Amino acid sequence: MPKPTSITQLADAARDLAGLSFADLAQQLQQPVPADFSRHKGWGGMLIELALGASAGSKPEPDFPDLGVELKTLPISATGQPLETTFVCVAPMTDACQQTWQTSALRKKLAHVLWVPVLADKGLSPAQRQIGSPFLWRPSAAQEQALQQDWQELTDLLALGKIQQVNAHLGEYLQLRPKAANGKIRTQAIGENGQQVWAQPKGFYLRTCFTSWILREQFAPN
DNA sequence: TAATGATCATAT
DNA sequence: ATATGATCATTA
Repeated sequence: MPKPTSITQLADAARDLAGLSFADLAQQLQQPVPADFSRHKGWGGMLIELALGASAGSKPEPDFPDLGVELKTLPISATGQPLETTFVCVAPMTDACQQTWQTSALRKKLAHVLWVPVLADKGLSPAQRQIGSPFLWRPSAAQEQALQQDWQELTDLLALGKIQQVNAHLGEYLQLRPKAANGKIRTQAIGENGQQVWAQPKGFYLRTCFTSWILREQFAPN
């Protein structure tokens, strides 16, 4: 489909995907379906992007630049629990000290998200994965505060040259994990005395407890 | 068995 | 090299 020109048009198009299997959608779009994800980890996300007319490529922009909306698929179990963490963006390794929450890439990325839940229980092949009910989301005040707190803690460590102390155990809702082609990749980072050092690239990921919070608010508000 | 650390494909 | 799209696979 062509680029959606309004939020409403995007939401309508997304809603029409609900209930389709990846096999269904791939057939409609004349796309080949991989037998497994081992060498096609981003295939599902790309398929949804294609279906909704998201901008192609790897530009550091929202998927729908004109609408300011980011697209994220979310693998869930039959009971609606997220099955994986959600990658958001790479971490600022060399200019963490110049970052603020208000100007951060993470806040910008999560300001407006079209979540597309996908039933992805183990045993389901890519073809068998089934698209759930997509929904538009903006972080609530409580959610933004939770993200900000973790982001500040993690970004402070990077800014203060404590990258060697950084691991995925830190952060309640947000964590930093490796984000690279392999474990040998190194990028410039800030060392203990403010000097340049080489370190493994990291990315910000949403823990499943955070995406579970989003799903709860969306589907079981109290 | 959930979570962490590692990895795969493609585009720029 | 670094951004995009994520899931894999080993650990705890």
